[in-house]
Amino acid sequence: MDDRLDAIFSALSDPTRRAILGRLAHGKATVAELADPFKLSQPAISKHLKVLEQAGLIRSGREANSRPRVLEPDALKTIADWIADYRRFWDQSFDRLDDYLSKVQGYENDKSRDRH
Amino acid sequence: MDDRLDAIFSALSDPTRRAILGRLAHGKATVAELADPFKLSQPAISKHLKVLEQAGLIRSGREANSRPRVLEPDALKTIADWIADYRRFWDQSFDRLDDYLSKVQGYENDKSRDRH
DNA sequence: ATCCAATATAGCCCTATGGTTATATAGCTA
DNA sequence: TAGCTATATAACCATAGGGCTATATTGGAT
Repeated sequence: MDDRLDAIFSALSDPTRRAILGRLAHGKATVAELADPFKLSQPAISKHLKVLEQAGLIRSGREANSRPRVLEPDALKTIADWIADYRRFWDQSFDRLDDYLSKVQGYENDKSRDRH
Repeated sequence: MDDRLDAIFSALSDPTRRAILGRLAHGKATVAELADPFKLSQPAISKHLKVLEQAGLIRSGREANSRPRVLEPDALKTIADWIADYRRFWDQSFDRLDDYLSKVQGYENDKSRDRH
């Protein structure tokens, strides 16, 4: 699991790759469409896409001639969960909100819900 | 701001550094204490600490002979905020929860609260 | 003043990363 | 089948990253 976190954080550490994810948040896109905003060569973009795919952040489809990419949210959820363990360090209202929700219909009384 | 995200994600992409943060989540610690669990040399740990500090994830204190480190939560909040923009992709209950909270005393009717 | 303990810095090595150009592959289209 | 389009792969280069050992620095203790 450490390896998975390594790969995800590492993939996200590049601004080009984050921009690509940003584009994919609006829907699937071809390699050409993803490459368009950048001054990089097409192979450079393909490399970035490979990094994102190996980190599990995106997935490749196949559609006629092209291989459209889509977002794969699980990887982002993985690191969101990791970060959630630290949430109490910055969010004063975290515990209060957590207590509140634990009393509300439809939410379990489980203080660790959002922490692990 | 891109540079800041680069540095934070990059710092988090190393398992040793994440383990160091995990240790610091229990309270401040000296370099020697932080180095203890690892088979790495002391300079290697100092390098990791420098990376974490330059990313804004930790801060150095000064106490007699030693320079204890403490967690600096803002950097983690920065990327948590970044990830929050993607939360809707994996959390079905996100919108429902958001709607719910918007009706509750003490929470504004602001759907973008947790998204930006 | 000296010495020891804690930590930082320098210099070196090897591998990983991000970019490039050139070329290969796969699927339409004529 | 020939050629065009979309994308992937190969080979190469330069820089960054993470490890090491050796050494410098800083502060407390004797």
